[in-house]
Amino acid sequence: MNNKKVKTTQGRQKIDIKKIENISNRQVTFSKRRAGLFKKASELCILSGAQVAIIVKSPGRRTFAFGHPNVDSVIDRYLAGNNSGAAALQPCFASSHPSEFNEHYAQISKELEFEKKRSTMIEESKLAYGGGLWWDEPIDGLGLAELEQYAAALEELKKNVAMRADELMLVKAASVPSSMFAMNPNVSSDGLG
Amino acid sequence: MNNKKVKTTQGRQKIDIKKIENISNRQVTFSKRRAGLFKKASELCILSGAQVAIIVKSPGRRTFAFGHPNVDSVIDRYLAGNNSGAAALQPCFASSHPSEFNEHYAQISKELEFEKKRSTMIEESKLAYGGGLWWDEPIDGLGLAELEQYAAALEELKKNVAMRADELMLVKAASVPSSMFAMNPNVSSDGLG
DNA sequence: ACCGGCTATAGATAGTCGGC
DNA sequence: GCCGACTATCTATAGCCGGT
Repeated sequence: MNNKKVKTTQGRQKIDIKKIENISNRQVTFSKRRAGLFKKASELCILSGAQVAIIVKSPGRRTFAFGHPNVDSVIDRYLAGNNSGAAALQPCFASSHPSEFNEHYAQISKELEFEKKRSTMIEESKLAYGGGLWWDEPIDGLGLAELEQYAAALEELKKNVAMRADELMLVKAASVPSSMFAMNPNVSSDGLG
Repeated sequence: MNNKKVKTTQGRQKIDIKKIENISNRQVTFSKRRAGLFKKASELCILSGAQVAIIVKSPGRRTFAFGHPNVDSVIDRYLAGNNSGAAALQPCFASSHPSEFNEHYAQISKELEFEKKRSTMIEESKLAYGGGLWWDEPIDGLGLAELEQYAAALEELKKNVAMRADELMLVKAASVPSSMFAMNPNVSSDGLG
């Protein structure tokens, strides 16, 4: 059986990590990857016993959220500063019935899929609100993420010299406000297209 | 070639999605998967132009956060349910030369990636919940100096972006604390190494 | 001990096709 | 036309090893 191996499809192909210009394509990719992201998140929760909260805003106007115990609780903790209830943060299914969760997750996923259209995964919470959000605009100036990626690269370099930096950070550990330094959404019309 | 292809490793093996009992193993998996999750998130952001905020709590007591434009802004949106701060979210540095920078950055990023293979991950901010509210404290530009050192290091690698990197770090420094308390045991030679 | 790197495999997904 | 299913690949990562 080495002949008629007619490749009906090209299979997965490598793509550059940059904004997908094709609208439909972008929408599809968004859906698929959001699902994948949530799945990964759930696995992370279960495997490591960690807690995760994710908020995703589609290029449209819908917002999806995922949270291990609960989106709000994790976020709340984040904003509040914790310490209030480490105990309360006790995982639910992760420690009790992991497999159950897994199964449940799979099922939900299936059902949602069946229902499709606008459901998310586990703790999906859609907060659709209108309003000219910046990200609703033709975001071409993106790059923030890339910058962040670069920042991460910096972290590696940091190791070479950052010893003292760490110490310093330790000192200033209790600093940093929650200043919202947003990036520019649509600085230019053409971006790198 | 069908001879001794001595498998030096077993390669990736399938594991059940349930809590990993082995502590070390769990820790490692947590780190790896968290990184992967953040990476996926960043890709999702870039590809679909979506916005993502993620908060991860390790089984320990550390909290990591990732956010496309900014963790807080996304969360804030989530909680507020409206775009009251849209104006405030306006641009900062990128407005100067967005596309140009973007393009250039992309290239550099590529190179860097090729160089370093794959540094760390996106923007992982370690929010050490030492017990106090780090955000409550006033910010000081201290860490900045150290960050500039990273910039210098970067310059050696890619002086082309160093300037931007500096700006980025500025933003990053203001956005996230990066405080690593119990994170790095060997911060100094006389630490607790 | 922790981190980064390597290898081989499990898992995610880009592109395509069929059904609604 | 949109969505789910399928296929062929690409990517993430489990298990290990060596360096710091």
